[in-house]
Amino acid sequence: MATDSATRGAHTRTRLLDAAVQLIVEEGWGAVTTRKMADRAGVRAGVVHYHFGTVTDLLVDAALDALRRELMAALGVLREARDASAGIADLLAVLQGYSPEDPATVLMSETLLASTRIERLRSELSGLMRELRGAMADWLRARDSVPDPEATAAVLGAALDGLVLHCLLDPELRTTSLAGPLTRLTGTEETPDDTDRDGTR
Amino acid sequence: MATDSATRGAHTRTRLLDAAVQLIVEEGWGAVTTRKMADRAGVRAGVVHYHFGTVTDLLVDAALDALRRELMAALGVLREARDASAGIADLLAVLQGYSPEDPATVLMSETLLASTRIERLRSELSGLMRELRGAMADWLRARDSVPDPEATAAVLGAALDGLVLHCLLDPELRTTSLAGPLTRLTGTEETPDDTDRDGTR
DNA sequence: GTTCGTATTGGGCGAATGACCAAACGGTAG
DNA sequence: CTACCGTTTGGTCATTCGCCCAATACGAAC
Repeated sequence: MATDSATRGAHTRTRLLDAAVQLIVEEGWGAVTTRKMADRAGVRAGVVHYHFGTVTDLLVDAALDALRRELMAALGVLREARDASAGIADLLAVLQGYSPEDPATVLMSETLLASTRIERLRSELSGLMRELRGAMADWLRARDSVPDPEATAAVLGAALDGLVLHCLLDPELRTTSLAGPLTRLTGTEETPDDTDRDGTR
Repeated sequence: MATDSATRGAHTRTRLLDAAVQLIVEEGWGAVTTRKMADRAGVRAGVVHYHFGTVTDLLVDAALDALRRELMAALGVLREARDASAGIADLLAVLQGYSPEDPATVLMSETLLASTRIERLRSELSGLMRELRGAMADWLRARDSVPDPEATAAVLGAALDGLVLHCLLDPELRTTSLAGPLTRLTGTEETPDDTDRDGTR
C-alpha cells in the first residue's frame, strides 16, 4: 500500500504542474512564484527546485502539457462534426459556454504572450500551433470545398482565439450570434444552426 | 526659459506613462516595477507615488492612453479605404509589416489579459472596444452590403487581434496571404489585392 | 526679499522573491 | 540488519518589491 518513492515523486511533480497552470490563469504568468506553487501543491518550496531547475522551467512544462491536452480535445470536437458550419457552431458553443475566466483560453493567451520572452516556449508552442493548423486545414479540405484551407484555418483559429479573449473583456459579446460571419469565413453556404438570426444574404 | 513647476510636473508625468508602456511591452505587465519605470523616465522612485497613487494606477492609465491613440489610428486606416476588402488588406499589410515584437499589439494583448484581474481596466477597455466595434460595423454597413455588420465587425476585430498574436508566435505565418479568407468574412466578392494568390472560389 | 506650494530627492521600512543547501526521511536491494 | 538513493524538509542568502516620508529645490505670488 505504501507508495514507491519514485511514483510518489512523479505524483508531486504532476501536482506542481497542475498548481502552475492554475496560478498562471488566476494571477498571470509573471506573478507565479515558487512559494505559491509549492503551497497549492501542498509541498515545501524546496521541492520546486528539486523537480524543476527553475521557476520558468516549471511554468513552460506546465503550460505546454496543459495546452497540448486542451488543443487536442478541441480538435476532437471539430472532427466529430458533420460539416464545417456545424463544427464551427459546436466549437463556438463550447467557447461561449465557458465561465468568465475560462481557464483554457486565459492559459493560451498567457502562454502566447510569455512565448515572446522565452525562446524554448516560443518554438515548442509554435510547433504545436502549426500542427493544429495543419489538422484544421485537413479537416476543412476533407469536409467541404473550402477555397484556401491553410489560410482559412489560420484565420479561423486566430478568430476563435481572439473571440474568446474579447468575450472575456465584454461578456455582452457572448450573447451575440457570431456563427454567421464565422461560417461565412469558410466560403460554404448553409447555416442550419439554431442560434442563427440573420438571413446570411 | 526656465519651466513652470506645474508644466515640469506634467512633463515627467507623461514620461512616466511612456516608460510604463515601453516596459509593459518589453517585460510584461506583471514584471513592471516602480523602480524600472522611474529609471527609464529618468526620475527617482519616489516620484512614481507622487504622481500616481499606485503602480497599478500608473499602468492602467498608461495602457489606456496608448491604446486609445493606437486604435483610433487603426480606425483611420479603415475609413480611408475604398471598400471592405481594400480596408482589410490595408490593415493586414500594416499588421504583417510590424516587427516581431510590435509594440502596439503586445500592449493590446498584455492589457487585455491584465483586464481579467483589474476591474477598472476591464470596464474602460471594454467601452473602448465597443466603441471601435460600433465604428467598424458602421463602416461595413456604409461601404458594402455586409449581411450582419455587428457580428461581422466583432468577428473581424477578434480575428485581426488573434492573428497578430499568432503571427507573434510563428513569424512564418506572416508570409501567408490571409486576405482571402478575411475578406470572405465580409460576404463581399472581390479580391483586388496584389498579395492574393488563391482563386477565392 | 520673503512666503508659499508644487515637484523632487534620497533614504528606509517590512515583506516577498528566486535560488540554494545540509540534513533527515522512507522504501528497496543487498 | 545495513547501505543506498530518490525525495522531502526547514532554513538561509542576497536581492528586490511597493510604499512611505522628512528634507530639499525652485519658480510664482506677494
